[in-house]
Formats: sequence, structure tokens, C-alpha cells
Amino acid sequence: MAVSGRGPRERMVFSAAQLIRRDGVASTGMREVAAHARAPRGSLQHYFPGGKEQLVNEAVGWAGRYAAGRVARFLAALPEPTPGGLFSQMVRQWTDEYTSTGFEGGCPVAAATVDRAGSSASTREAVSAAFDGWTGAVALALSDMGVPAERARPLATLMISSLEGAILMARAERDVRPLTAVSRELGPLLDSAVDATG
Amino acid sequence: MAVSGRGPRERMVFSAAQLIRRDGVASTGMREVAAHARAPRGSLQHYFPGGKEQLVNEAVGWAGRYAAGRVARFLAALPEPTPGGLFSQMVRQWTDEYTSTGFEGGCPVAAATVDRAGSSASTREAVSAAFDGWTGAVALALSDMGVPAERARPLATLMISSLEGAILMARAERDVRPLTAVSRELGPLLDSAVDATG
DNA sequence: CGGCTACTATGACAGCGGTCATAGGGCGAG
DNA sequence: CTCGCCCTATGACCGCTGTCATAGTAGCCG
Repeated sequence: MAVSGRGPRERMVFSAAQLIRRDGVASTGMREVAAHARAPRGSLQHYFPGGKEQLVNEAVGWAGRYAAGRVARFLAALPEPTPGGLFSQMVRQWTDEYTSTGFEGGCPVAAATVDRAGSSASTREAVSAAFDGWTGAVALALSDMGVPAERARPLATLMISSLEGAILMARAERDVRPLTAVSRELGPLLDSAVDATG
Repeated sequence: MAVSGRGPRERMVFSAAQLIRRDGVASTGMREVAAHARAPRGSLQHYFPGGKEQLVNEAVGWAGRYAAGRVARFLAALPEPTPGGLFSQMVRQWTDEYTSTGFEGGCPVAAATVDRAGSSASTREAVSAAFDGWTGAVALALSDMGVPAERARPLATLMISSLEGAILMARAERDVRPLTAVSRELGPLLDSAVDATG
């Protein structure tokens, strides 16, 4: 899995996200990130004077923006946008990866939360911002579909929570069933929120 | 937080679970576990000849049995058992902890998944078993409430997934809102599965 | 050419990790 | 008493980590 982003800096951030989502933050070494990104080791202290913490925070930020950006793409792929359809697409991204590439990776934001929420304030804030941006993107999409404003954000939170939890369980069991179960059960319930008048 | 379980061995397993859920598996040292359990360091290699992997696996197993056991207690606390009521209790346990003790800890099973699912086969199996036992307990409770047999397990998976994801988000944001949102949104939907004839 | 900036290249350092080796106590059995 | 067993105690080892210090190269500007 050769990384071929533009500059070495971007490649390192991207590689960090990849390695974190596979091994966790603590088990991912700086040298490993540089090697994976095919970047010189000396560039680490040049581009990331804030050390590992900065690198991790940027990787989390990148992952959050990536997840939020995917929402718009999922919508574009849907002929008729519905909450359940969007959720199905979000889940599908993971079932596709797991069935094709294997159960090696999880969500880097979740990994950063587990490993650093209690020990690094700045990383915790980066994670919070990532979740917030992602939730906002989903909530906006729900609003556009006709979900009442006051329910858009809670439902977006529910969608992302269910997805994150199902990712954990799927990885643990090496089976996509938790993902498909969550999609099948929650999808219709989400759709029923569209026509709800109150 | 002095640990006062019965034997040193149990105390170490319990302490390991506590530390893992706070700092993650990789950031939790063996010496730290022994110190936290007020157990002699030499006992580590005596009780856990399989090393850290064994200790982590037992901590995960303990956590899984604990979570599964809580389900029965939650049911007993409900005057009239409903799926939404059960879920509300499951969530409540976490909001109570977070509002009283702070957002220091997460779920140890989730932590073990993130940190070890890709690197330790035995730990991944322990995590899988923990999720499986927990899901089974919830599914059994749902069946007893009248949820159709074929939907009991998928719904249990949805409940646990949502809870795990909401724990992540709540820790990240240092706010119980994700937990309350998930409970409020998912509860009624779960209750509607009871009277569903198909 | 010099001077400057951006980036790369290594080597060292101190700290901590899990694990192993070895030996010491406590105590019941014979 | 001695033996054997369970548990404890401690020191050492090696590998790896993040970080720093220092020196090197490339290329642009004047």
C-alpha cells in the first residue's frame, strides 16, 4: 500500500491515519510512519515540531474531514436521498472494505479517542472536532431530506454512534454481520423520521 | 481507587480492566497494573505466565461477563420491562459515571479491540467472545419482552453498537449528550418492535 | 560567488516496556 | 529437621520509543 500523496508532509499525515486505525495510537511509531510514507525520518521534526501529538492530531483532523466529505458523495450517489439510504451507504463503505481487504483497520478517530482521550487534551479536542464536523455534515443532509431540525443532530449522532460501534464489533468478530444488522434495523427507523410532523 | 477484591489475582485482572479502559492496552504497563492492584510485581509472572496477553484477555473476559450480568440487574430494576427501558438503563450507567466521576474511562472491550484486534489473535477472540456474550444476554432479554426471535439478536447488536459509539463520542466531547441523544432516539424505536407481528 | 532557506540525514540519549533468571520467605507434610 | 510447594522479591536484559543535536545537501536570490 504505497502512499503517493502530493508532498511528503501530506503523505505522513495520511500514513499516520492509516497506521493508527490499524494498530492504535500508542503502538504506532514515528519511524514507522515515516517509513510507511516513504518520507525521510528527518522530515518528522521539520514538519511536525510539535512531535507525535501534532502528527496524531493532524491525522485525526484529516480523517474527520474525510468522513464529513464522504457524506456529500454518498448523497450524490443516491437517486432519491433518504436517511436510511445515506446510512446504508455509510455502512456499505465498511462492509466493502472488510470483505475485500480484510478486517485490519478500524476508524482512526475511534482509535485516537480510546488511546488519548484521557491523556492528551489537544488530541481529545481534535477528536471532538472530527466527530463534530462529521455529525454536522450528516445532520445537514438529514435536514435537506426533510428531517425536522430539532431531530437532525440527534439522529446524526445515532447514526454515527451505531456505525462506530458496529465497526468495533465487526472487527472483533471478523464478520460484517454487525454492520449489516445495524444497517437493516436502523435504516427503516430513520426513514420514518422524514414524514414525522413533530 | 483502592482495589479490594478477594485474591491478588482477581485484583490484578480487575485493575487491568480499569487501567485499560482509561489508557488503552498499549499504554497500560504490567508494573502499573501490579501497583494499582497493590499486588507484588513478582506475582505477575506467577499468575499470568502467558504474559500481558493473558492478563489482557482475562480482563476483557471479565468485562464481558460483567456487562452481560448487568443486563439481568437492569431488567430487575424495571417495573415493566421494555426494550427502550432496558436500553435507557444501559445508557444511564454511563451518564451516571460521567457526570459523577468524570470522563476518564471508556469501555475496556472497545479499547482492546482498537489496540489489539489486528495484532493479537487470542485477544481478538476474547473480545469477540465478550461481545457475543453481552449481545446474547441482551437478545435473550428482548425475546422475553416479546421481540420476535429473528429480530432479537440484530436489535441487541444495534443497541450495543449505539452504546459503544455514543461512549466514544461522549468521551471525546466530554459531554453526555451523545449518550442521551442515542437513548432518546433509539428507545421508542426499540419499543415499537415489541408489537410488530412480523 | 556568498548567503539564506528549506529540507534531509544520522547518531545519540534517556526512558520505559515486557520478560526472564534467580533467589528468597512461609508453611504444611512427612 | 528436611523437603517441596506456592508465592514473592528484585535486578538485569534487550528492544523500542519520542526527542534532540548536529551536520549535511539542494536550490533560489542577489
